Amino acid sequence: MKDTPHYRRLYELLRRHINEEVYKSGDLLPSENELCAINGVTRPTVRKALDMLANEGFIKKKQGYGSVVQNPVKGIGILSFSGTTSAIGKEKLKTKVIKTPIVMPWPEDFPFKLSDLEKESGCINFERLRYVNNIPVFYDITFIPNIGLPRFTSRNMKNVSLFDVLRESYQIEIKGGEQNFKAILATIELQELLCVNQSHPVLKLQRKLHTSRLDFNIYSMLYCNTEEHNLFGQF
Amino acid sequence: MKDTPHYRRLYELLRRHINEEVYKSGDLLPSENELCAINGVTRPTVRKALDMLANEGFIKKKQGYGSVVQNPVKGIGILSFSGTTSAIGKEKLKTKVIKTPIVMPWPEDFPFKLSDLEKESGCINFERLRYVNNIPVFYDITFIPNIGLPRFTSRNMKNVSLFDVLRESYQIEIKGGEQNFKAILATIELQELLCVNQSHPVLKLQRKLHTSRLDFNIYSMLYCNTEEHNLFGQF
DNA sequence: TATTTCTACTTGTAAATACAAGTGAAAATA
DNA sequence: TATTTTCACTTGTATTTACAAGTAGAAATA
Repeated sequence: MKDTPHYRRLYELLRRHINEEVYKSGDLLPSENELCAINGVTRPTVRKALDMLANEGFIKKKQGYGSVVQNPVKGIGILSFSGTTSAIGKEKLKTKVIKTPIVMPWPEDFPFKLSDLEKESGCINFERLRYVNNIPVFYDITFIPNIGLPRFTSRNMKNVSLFDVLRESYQIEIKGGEQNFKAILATIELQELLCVNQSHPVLKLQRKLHTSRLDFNIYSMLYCNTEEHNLFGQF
Repeated sequence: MKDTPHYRRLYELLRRHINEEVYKSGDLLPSENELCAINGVTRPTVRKALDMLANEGFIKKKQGYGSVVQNPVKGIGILSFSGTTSAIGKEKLKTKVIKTPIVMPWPEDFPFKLSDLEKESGCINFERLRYVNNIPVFYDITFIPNIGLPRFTSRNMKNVSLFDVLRESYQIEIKGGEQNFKAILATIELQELLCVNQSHPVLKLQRKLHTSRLDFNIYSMLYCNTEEHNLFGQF
């Protein structure tokens, strides 16, 4: 952690403070010069952190006035840039790890085209079942390339957002993606996992998420019981 | 134009060059120092321009290597069709107008919250059924506010993109939106329209699209038979 | 020949400095 | 009192300098 750059540590700090409502919507952040003094860095460094926050909509800067905290972009859904965890709210969401992260070769019938680097690096695969109010709702199979992720397989993926882990521990950010949707009938495996009967419709979602790293995409197959909860997305 | 900052002019220049394929996907941009020399600015200025491009996905930077141009940026969140086997061209897509555009009050049980202006203006409603290879796959119920759309109800919505019409004839552009997804079993009405039996899963999609006009959102309810064709989106 | 080391390049981080431009409130002025 | 000016503050732009870290290929070495 000691080698993460100053601007990034400040970014994470301020972002956390905004999320925890240390700074509430409409508040002014400390001025750039104050942030310099508080954190012992120079203005270009502070500005880089603030620029990142502004880019992601956490603050709006106003020349001559200051940096205004924005109302939380809540409900940034599954379909856009954040994980299931932030889509629903951490309190109601529980996670059961069906398959812990392991390194393995990519599946033969993988539905997305992989780059050469991704292909030869193999992947890390894990599977999680998400509960909302103790009812299983999402079944989530995730594949990420096994590239520069030290100690990832020993991480506990329970009740954490994959995206938060990647951003905070590995400086990997989601930049975009592609996804396709299908309505299917629950397979036998899905019937057991999601506790539904055989004629139950299930939403199947395949996603490829592009990141800030070249040749590093996150792939996931998501199966969702939309009886009680919709999949929601903003863009 | 003379008072636009250097970094922004460089950003626009490079962005234009990427769009015009002066630099193609996979190409390396000139190095930062070269861009400095070419444009008579310093490295922080160049880096600011490159950071903007990277943030928007036009390039990806790689330390020690260079800035790699990425595939052209895709439409934001707008869903389109893609066949499971082959892509769908415009030729194969046909449209049948089930209900021509009419002015009416908003439905009582409308699933989205409307602004006061939208509510008091009423809406224009029409319904279309989309065919791929002469098979119905997509049933589309659209609501738009009846605000500043002269002669819209006399338009023929067959085989035209609603978005193209709004942009070209009324200067209305899509800026973002929200959508939610559900997998359902086909209702009797849907069974007839989409030619499926009663235990057939259907993808239900409710969308609100924000436009460049204040208080002007496009609402649509889509029902899709995803047996042969997935719903596909990029962001 | 195969391997290792070096080297010249690339982007990444960070500081110190300077001035421009916008904001809001206090102070000076009519 | 009402208006204008000033002033202290904010963020915006830009340069200069320095070194760190990653990459790829050439050169040296085994």
